[in-house]
Amino acid sequence: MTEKKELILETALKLFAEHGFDTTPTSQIAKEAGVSEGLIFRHFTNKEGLMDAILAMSEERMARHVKSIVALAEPLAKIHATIELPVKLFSEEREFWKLQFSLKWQKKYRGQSYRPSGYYLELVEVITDAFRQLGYAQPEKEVLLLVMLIDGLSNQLMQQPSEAFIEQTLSFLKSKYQQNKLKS
Amino acid sequence: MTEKKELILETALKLFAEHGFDTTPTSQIAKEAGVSEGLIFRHFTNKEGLMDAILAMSEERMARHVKSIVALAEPLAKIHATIELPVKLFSEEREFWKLQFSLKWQKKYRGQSYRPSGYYLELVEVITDAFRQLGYAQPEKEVLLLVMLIDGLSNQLMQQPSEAFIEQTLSFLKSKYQQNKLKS
DNA sequence: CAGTTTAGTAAGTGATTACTCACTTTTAGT
DNA sequence: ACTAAAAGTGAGTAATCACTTACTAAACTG
Repeated sequence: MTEKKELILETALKLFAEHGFDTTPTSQIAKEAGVSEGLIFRHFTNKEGLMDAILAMSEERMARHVKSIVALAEPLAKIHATIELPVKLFSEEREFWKLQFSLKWQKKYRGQSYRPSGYYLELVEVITDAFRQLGYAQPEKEVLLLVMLIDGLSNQLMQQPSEAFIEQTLSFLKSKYQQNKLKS
Repeated sequence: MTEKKELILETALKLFAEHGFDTTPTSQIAKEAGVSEGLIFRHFTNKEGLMDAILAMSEERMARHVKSIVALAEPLAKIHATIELPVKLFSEEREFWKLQFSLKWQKKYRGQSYRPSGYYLELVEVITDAFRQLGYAQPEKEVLLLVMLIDGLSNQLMQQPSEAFIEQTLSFLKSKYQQNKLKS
């Protein structure tokens, strides 16, 4: 990976997240990255190839996060870490994940990177088990609920990323998953 | 509203939801609606004007739904109706709401139709009150949680709209909000 | 029914865009 | 140092797209 190739990737990521894939011309990417437009196509063949390269990075990063959650010993700690996942993702690489989430809705990319890929299925399995260990009556459905929750949380974070809001919301959500509570 | 004007709106809605705003050429809209391309601009001035007309419909429909929730007497019924909201929206006008949700992420339209408009703020207020009446300790935060939940539910519905899935998920979610339960 | 506004069309047009191509420069292996 | 491959450039180019214009047909209105 040469310096300029990486610069193209970073710039494209930033611009795609900001203005969207279709509305960001390759000419602008080249200009802001300070390279010739032709170089983009030398390295990535297509505009779509550029997108794919960005998406590939996403798989890696997400896999890393899931791995660290799976590695936790306590079932409750796993659940709390899952709740914290979107916050971690956004604080790390805001633009990156913004792009990821916006892609879900586009037909072109549905089924490609967002659809249940390996790490997602693994996380679901592990969290199901965690709920089971904690004595929840319907662990599969609890996981689904948790997934919906962190999906919705991601939406909220996008619109209101203030520190105070995040902290309050997280601790409230975590308080919903505690030992010694009613498990229906 | 002439017949052809309505046909343009419907076709544009369908295509925007399916392929996105930027990737749907006005020529295709005209072709599939069976009208000349020029007519689109006669009626809506812009491609954006076409989008705005679609968005205006959204306000109306959503306002109607919120109104029917607000009208309910029992606080628990209000909460359950809110949980059912995304399912109702999708069953009614799937393409329409798909488009709405995808728009949230686009900079251009953020703040226009999706941002806390009247009906949203009213719903939040009413549901906060419902939680208060039911004796929840932190009604404001409960509303936020519920908002995140129905956001996440919308995501799920988009990907898995099977009848069985919807029914199971809904009744599970509703079971989380019941009288005579622990209210932390 | 005359006259005026509104609905509708078909054929452009200029700007933009993704991508190519012929070419030069840099890098790396022997 | 020689050379072949890889990195990089910049000026095209064909296609596409949103929008215009000059025009006709239909619908109101007094």
